[in-house]
Amino acid sequence: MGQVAEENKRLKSNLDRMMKDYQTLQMRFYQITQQGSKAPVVDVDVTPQSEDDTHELSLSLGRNSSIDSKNKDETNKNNFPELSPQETLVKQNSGLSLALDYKNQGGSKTSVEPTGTKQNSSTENSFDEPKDDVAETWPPSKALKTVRSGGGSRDDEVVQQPPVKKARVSVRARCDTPTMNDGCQWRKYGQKIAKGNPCPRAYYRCTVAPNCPVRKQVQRCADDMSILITTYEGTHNHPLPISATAMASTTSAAAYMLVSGSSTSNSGIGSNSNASNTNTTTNFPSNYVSNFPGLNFNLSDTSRSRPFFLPNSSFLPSPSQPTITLDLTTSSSSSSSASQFSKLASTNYTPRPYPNTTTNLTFNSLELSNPNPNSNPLPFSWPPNGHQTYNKDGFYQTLFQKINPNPNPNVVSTPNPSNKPPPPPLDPVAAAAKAITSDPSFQSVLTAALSSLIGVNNNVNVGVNTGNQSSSTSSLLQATTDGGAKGNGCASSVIGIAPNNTTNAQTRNLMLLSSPLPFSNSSKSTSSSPGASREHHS
DNA sequence: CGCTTTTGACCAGCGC
DNA sequence: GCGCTGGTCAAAAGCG
Repeated sequence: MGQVAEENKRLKSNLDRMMKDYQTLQMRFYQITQQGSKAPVVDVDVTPQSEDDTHELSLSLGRNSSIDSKNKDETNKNNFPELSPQETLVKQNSGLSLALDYKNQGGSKTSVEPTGTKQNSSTENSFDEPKDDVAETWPPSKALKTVRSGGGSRDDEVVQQPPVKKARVSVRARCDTPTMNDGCQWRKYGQKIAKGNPCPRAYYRCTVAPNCPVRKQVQRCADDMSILITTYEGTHNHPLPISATAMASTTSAAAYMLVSGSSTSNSGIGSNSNASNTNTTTNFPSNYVSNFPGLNFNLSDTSRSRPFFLPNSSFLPSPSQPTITLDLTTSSSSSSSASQFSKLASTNYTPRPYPNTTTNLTFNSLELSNPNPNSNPLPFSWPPNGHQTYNKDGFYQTLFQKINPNPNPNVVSTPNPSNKPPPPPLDPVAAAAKAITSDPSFQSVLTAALSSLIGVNNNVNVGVNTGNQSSSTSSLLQATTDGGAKGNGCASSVIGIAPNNTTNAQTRNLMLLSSPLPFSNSSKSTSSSPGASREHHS
């Protein structure tokens, strides 16, 4: 605990320092734009200076050459003081770009709450644990029921706000046992026959802590009885057993990824400030570390404009509850894959065949076998050829090709006579993919997954440098492309861990790169980690 | 004896 | 207003 306290102090001081740096740069940038002068390209890399500095701040300031400067007069109209550490601002009109991505690994993500929301939060969360923001209103019906039937002093605490959406994380996995062993302690409190499924649905609540609000539902898939569907709701308000962190972290990260898109609510996992109190390893506001052998994210958020939905499932979520599904059934041919939450290796982007209605991003993981836990668990070293650096446009174009395998040829395939890099794709799908991959919550998912992969005691830096990549000395994570954009149409985001000899002793940077399929060839050929026998099951 | 599971009843939300 | 459905409660039963 003393060490943790010390670590906290150090992190806070680092945070303060970086915030000052950011403000300084912000002021400088503002002055530059006020002067209307042509700003030089500045690439600022606020890399953690100490080995155990777990903050990550990627700040880039430079001129976007592809942007027409004809609208530079509008530059001064922008209100730069509105920038926040969580924002990534692209000053496209002026041709200047200021991008900031800050992650505090030990703390919560500072979120901007709308005026008036905060003051109601205490009331909203006051049913079960009035002094604990971790307590959620879930289940809403229970909260309302308590007020209604209690007749006690809590009648004064009637919620005036409508019930908020609760992020759910549904895990589909082949499992022979009645429930998945996720490491947590659960007590069954109900069972129902749900419509459309002959298999009963069981209701469990977490019993690790008396007032833990986390529930889970377990039900077998009607289409495939071997598939067990486990749906988690809520955030643990207590430290989790080590054995439970893998599942819990990933579900939390996924839920955070889901709810983080909604900035208008102060509830939910993603914006629950105190949920980070038990977060010991990752930078998203929950108490988890993550890993999955195979990982499909199906965002099913029918209440929002983003038309994600869950196909081929008899376990459709409630329309009022955003749900993200982690599908473990596709990448692992063996049963009891649910017990193998220790092997996540890489993530592919594959398109879902819903061209007209849905943007479904499915992250299919490859499953690795790592018999030697002391070795680098990944099948390749970093960088693959030692020289490749991140090409943002190439990366996103590759991703775009993967998402949309049959794009308008005029958009992607037309040769560029000027020999200039092709412009970033303007397709909404690609834009969405770009937004997701550059979103801190997405990176949180990766962070969660990889934290457990390389061990919770290792620092994990996951990020994408979005600025000028001319400098190859950055020790931050560098997303890269190794040629996947050259026409094979198979974009894949591969997570790699830099070999220990390429970085400092305690921090191994995690790499996100674009790579052509299949992985097996390039991966094994580039592996430099001895003793690691790995397999791919795609 | 303490904890968990079972199971019918109850309630809220939603659609018609 | 009514019926359907999902979710929860709580007493009884089961279990070690």
